[in-house]
Amino acid sequence: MKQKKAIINKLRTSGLRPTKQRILIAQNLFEREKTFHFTVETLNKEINKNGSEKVSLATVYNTVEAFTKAGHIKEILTSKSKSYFDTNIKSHHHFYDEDSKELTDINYNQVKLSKVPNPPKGKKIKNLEVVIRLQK
Amino acid sequence: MKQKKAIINKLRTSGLRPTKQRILIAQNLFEREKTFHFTVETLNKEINKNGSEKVSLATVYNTVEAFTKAGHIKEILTSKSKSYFDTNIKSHHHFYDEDSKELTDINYNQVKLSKVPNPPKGKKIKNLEVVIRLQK
DNA sequence: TTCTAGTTTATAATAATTCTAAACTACAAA
DNA sequence: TTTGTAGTTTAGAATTATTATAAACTAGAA
Repeated sequence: MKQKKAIINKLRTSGLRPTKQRILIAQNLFEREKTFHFTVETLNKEINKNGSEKVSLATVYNTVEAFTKAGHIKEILTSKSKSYFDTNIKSHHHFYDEDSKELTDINYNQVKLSKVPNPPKGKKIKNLEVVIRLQK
Repeated sequence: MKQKKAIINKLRTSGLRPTKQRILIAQNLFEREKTFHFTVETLNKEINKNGSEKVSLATVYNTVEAFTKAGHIKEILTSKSKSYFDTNIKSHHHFYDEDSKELTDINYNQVKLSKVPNPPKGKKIKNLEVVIRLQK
């Protein structure tokens, strides 16, 4: 609760009017011990599970978009629906051009890793991909 | 055209009956000079742009799925719809567990790159992410 | 040639996201 | 303090990507 002012300030300094809904969502997201992976669906459930304060799904979408643009949260690379495929099945890496949304291959030997973490126990590394995001 | 037998063989050896539609799609995908990035939508347009041979959209979906399972094409990491977000905005990497579909953070300093390609001219590197895919 | 499991197809259903436009609200200025 | 208004929220409709359905078709073994 004592962090509410900090959250309001965070919103304001990133050009977001600190509304009831945004504050609620920001508290839920940023007043956590551990980092949090979520989808709009899960966040919406989380936010609305306490009967009292209801936030509409549209607002959850809007807020997540606004927070992402403001750099408070980050979209993670994944491969769900709207899928892209590649005829190149050799292990390789990608440039992802944020302006044009285009993917370009990077030849495998143009990237070298000198340190890689051990996989969690019971798991093994299937492959490793590097995505380099580009902008102008 | 002389590669048609090779394609039929490729299909057959991966347990896929070489139907007219699959052969057509396989030729389009695998008889190219350069690798090809595509979505089902773009592939469907490509396949059906020559008035003659029509393949239904459902079949394009089915075939792309079958080819992916067979390892002839590969799904690429990207971040379209069904998006995941992360409150951790520090530069970091991920394990992606293919069994559970869960993402786990990898601390930035647990990965070291000793070689990184230059960005294309006019572009600069915004960030660089490593995704390590895990399986049992 | 016949039979059948595998495949294709049009269409319906579902799921994620975006759009719309009316109602509401934060907050600057009077 | 009140008022005006730009920014925000909302429910629901629309859109987009994908998957499911079930009837018709076909590759290929017998």
